Amino acid sequence: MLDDRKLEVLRAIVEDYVSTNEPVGSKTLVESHNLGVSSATIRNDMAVLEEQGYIAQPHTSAGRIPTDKGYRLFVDRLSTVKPLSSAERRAIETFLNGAYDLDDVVTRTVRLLAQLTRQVAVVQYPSLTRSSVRHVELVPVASRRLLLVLITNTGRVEQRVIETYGEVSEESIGHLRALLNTCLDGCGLGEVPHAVADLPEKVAADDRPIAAAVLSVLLETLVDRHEEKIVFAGAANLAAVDFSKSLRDVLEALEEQVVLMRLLGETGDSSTLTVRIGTENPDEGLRSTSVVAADYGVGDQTLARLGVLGPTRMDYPSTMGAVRAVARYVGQILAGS
Amino acid sequence: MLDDRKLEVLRAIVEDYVSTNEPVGSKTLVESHNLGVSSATIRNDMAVLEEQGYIAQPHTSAGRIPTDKGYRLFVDRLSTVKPLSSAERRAIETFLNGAYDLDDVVTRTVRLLAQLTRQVAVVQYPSLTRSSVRHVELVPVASRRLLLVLITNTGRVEQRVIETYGEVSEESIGHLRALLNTCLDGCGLGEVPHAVADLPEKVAADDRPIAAAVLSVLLETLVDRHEEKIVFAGAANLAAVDFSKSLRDVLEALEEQVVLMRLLGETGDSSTLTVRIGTENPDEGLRSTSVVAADYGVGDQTLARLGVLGPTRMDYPSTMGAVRAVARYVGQILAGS
DNA sequence: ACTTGGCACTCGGAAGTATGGAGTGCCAGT
DNA sequence: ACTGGCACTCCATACTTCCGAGTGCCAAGT
Repeated sequence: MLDDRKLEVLRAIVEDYVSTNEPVGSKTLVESHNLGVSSATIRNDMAVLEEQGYIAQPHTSAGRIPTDKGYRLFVDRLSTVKPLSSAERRAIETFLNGAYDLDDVVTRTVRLLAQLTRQVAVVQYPSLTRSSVRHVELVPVASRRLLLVLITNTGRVEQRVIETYGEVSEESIGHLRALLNTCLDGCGLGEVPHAVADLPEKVAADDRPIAAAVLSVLLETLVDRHEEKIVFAGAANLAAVDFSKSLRDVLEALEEQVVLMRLLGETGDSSTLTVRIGTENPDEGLRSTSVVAADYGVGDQTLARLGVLGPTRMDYPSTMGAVRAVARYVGQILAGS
Repeated sequence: MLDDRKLEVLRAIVEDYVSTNEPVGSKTLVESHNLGVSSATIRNDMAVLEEQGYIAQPHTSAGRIPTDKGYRLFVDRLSTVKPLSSAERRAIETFLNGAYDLDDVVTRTVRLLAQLTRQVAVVQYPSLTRSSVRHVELVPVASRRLLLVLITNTGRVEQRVIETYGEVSEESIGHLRALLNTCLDGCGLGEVPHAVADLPEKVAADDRPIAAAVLSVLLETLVDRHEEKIVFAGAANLAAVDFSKSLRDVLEALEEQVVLMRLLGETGDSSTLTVRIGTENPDEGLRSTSVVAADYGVGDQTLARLGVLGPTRMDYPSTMGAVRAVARYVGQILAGS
């Protein structure tokens, strides 16, 4: 259906259009990329490509621009991920190595990615449900209040206040704390409900009410925070590309956590690097954008996703390279801390 | 110099221009606001106002628009803060009451403020240096690693990893933890260095090295985090107003922590509500924006600032009302948790 | 069966040219 | 001190013209 030259033409169109942002015509094509044929031949090829929906012309008698379908073909079959330069790799490394807690890692990552790609970067915090308990702490903060602090292996810290409706002795608290930690140490957060099921039986009768209160808050925390945290950076880069009227829509979409979540997509569908182009996006306001996303995690355990959002007209090979590289480094950093 | 009518004219110009976004002429002015005089008179007044720099015309033979100086006069002498409607107050209250930790309070606040004013909201996290220690926790996370967790009275949690370069017994840790807490409980963060000065002397000789490591990390935390955390929301609202070319500059400025800090200004200069208009802003990219900011805190203790950024052409009375109201409610929420 | 040069055609964008109207400044009169 | 009147300015808008990049198609060549 599409012989090699036609594919080559499509690639050339994508590359030219991405770099110039202007519809590309047969003549300029044949001049810049030295295909060994004349512009008339290219025109015929273009007619075919257009008929099949890979390219389109904004107006009669203008050059062609790739359609979403065209970009898709380009990404799937005509391009390879472009590795970062060693300078860039070093920059990533040194920049991320300076981070000293989870918040900091995430903040730095999202900025780094935005700067590297000159687009909008999106990073999801390591999923709570996929991580495990490193430590549980109970801290009395007032006569009838405890603070429950939950520290995960990814460095995430969750805290909740517990009303005890009665005095609780230091001793009881210490006891409960010890119990909780032996029960939960290293336990995956998904297994917590299971792991604490028989805990009430192990505490002294006097402490049952307070234990119950603590447990209910603990479980609640896990449920509530299922809503994952997610951040973005680099909105200024959007202003650079001309988004016609829809810039507003895009910005609005970015500020909705839910949309952002959907944007990165489900984790772990086959390959680590997923690309969603234009109308493939689930979300209304983002029909003119593309998303390149990847899983990140430590070892073989996927923790969350991160990615980049830009105009459909983006440099896919480079962007994919940057996303992949950053995802890997973040995994390493998290593993090391 | 400026009689009452001229002031009235200025007010009318500001109000009209803010609502229509078009230069206002003498005729439309005299029609909409019933000043009891003719348009020719108004023209004379306008000429004076222009001469004094309160208004300007974009082109010869167009209407007038207020200058920064004009807005300044308007804010200082011609307007009063407009209280929120009771519906809005209720909305604030219910929305903020749902928050369950500091992160959540700040996130909700910034969104709320953005939505309320339809502009960009900026909220600074409660200052570390102004808050006090509620609890210090030491958690062993590996054989040679401790996690230091610092919880402040505002609910902020700081965590740092400590390398111990040697085994440390549970007992030593417990001892050190107890010491730290007795030393520091309720201690203002500014006083921490002072409060822990003689702590090394109180620990057993064997534990000196580890105590030193902990202290150095603790002090480091206080210093490093002097760089305060700050967030914004509502960037989409910027796209609505026409910022000509500078939208990009504004977005860029917003993504720089340092700029954001400067933006809100120093805390506690005289009144709680400060307004900075156009060129009064210290920052390059923000010369076409205005900032309305306020302190917030619990009781009489100021914790940090929050505010709103928008075009100089903004509805100052309403914006000021919203900022003031939100600042108060946040204070209340923080006090109650 | 492809490829190529040629040619007529299309149409968007740039540049130039009216034209109308909102707004001004000024002046003489009340 | 205010007002009505008047001449003047100049921005927006709309309308035209015009150029050229780009196309589709065809007939001829390989």
